[in-house]
Amino acid sequence: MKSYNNTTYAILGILTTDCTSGYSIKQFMDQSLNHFWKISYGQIYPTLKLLVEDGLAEVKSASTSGRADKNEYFLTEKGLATLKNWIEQPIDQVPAERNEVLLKLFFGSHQSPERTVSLLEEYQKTLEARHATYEAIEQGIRHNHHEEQDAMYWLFTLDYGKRVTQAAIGWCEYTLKNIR
Amino acid sequence: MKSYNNTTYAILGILTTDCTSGYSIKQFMDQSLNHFWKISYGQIYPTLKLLVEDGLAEVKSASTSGRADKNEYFLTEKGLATLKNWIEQPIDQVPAERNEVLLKLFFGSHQSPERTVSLLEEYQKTLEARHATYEAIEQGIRHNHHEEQDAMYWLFTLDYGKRVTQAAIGWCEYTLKNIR
DNA sequence: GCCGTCATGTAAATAGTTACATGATTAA
DNA sequence: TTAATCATGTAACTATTTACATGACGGC
Repeated sequence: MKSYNNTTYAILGILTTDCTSGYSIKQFMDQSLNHFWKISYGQIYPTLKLLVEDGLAEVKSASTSGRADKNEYFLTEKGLATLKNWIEQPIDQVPAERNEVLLKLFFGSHQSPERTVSLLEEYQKTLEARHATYEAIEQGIRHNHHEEQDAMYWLFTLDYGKRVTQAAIGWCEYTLKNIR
Repeated sequence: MKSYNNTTYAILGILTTDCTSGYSIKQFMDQSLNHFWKISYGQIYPTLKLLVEDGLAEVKSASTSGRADKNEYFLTEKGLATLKNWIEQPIDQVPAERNEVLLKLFFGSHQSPERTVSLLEEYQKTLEARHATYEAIEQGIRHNHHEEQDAMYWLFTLDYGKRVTQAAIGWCEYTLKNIR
């Protein structure tokens, strides 16, 4: 079985929900997977094309009524099988996240402690905003998708985001105390 | 002032320590920044070349004694100024980390709960190993670099890694309880 | 008439990994 | 003598973002 990159599998997965167009895939991503997977149109459209070429999806152009040129994509059996196969493969390696804040902090001895304090304060604010976003997304899922079986899994991923973000906020507070 | 990518600044920063060759930069990275910044030789050598071209570093070829072809790089004043300038710039945006485990979990309804349990158990093991690695690196810094002023900052970044990893392990335990 | 949203797509640039190629030294 | 480590570097490939180009619809 041919293998694809994770971004392709993410799109394949989203096509199992009721998102069918490139545009709505992007919207769905921004709303629900935003905290651990982002994607640009520059990748979505070429990937959809590839999925059709490889028989993993079929496209129906709904250019008739009203708005022109809306392409709707539907998973084929082969597409669903490819998705399921990928999900069941063990993770080969968990890549380390890149963190610019830590990179700057690592070389913190080359700037004043005041600057380092600012760096961490800003980061903490960003993390607090992120945490709030996760809670908003969580509420959105609870209200709009509570009947779907997928929802439980979506909430698990959000819980991850919240816990990890909270830990990072705690680290900011502790580290600030040490520098000040 | 010309701007570079973060990987270039990371190399610039490492050149302020006593790492002077491409090879030792890679080693240092793998030992100390591994948890938030990774880099391959395919980027190190071309970047070092660029630094010299732009006058941020100078190279001395020590091809005389013994081992041939060892290039040693030293930051220029311009290089140090460029590094300091970058450190002091605020972070424009904190990119979300990509997480393949969460991506698979997100689509977990397409596989059996047993498979999902395996996914999380494996992930937890990986995280526990990672946590242990961080503690080992921490001990290494405390023993080998305790006199350096940099060491405090290095330890801060490790503390971050440990806290966030610990939060992720807690999430694994909690989520496994919910699925089982 | 203009702005926001819906909607699709490409080209160029940037970033990064992997595989390959080379060869010396050192310790078992 | 053979494997590990030291050491540098390039080419090809893959991944991803950003900027650009286009245009219709609906509400104000």
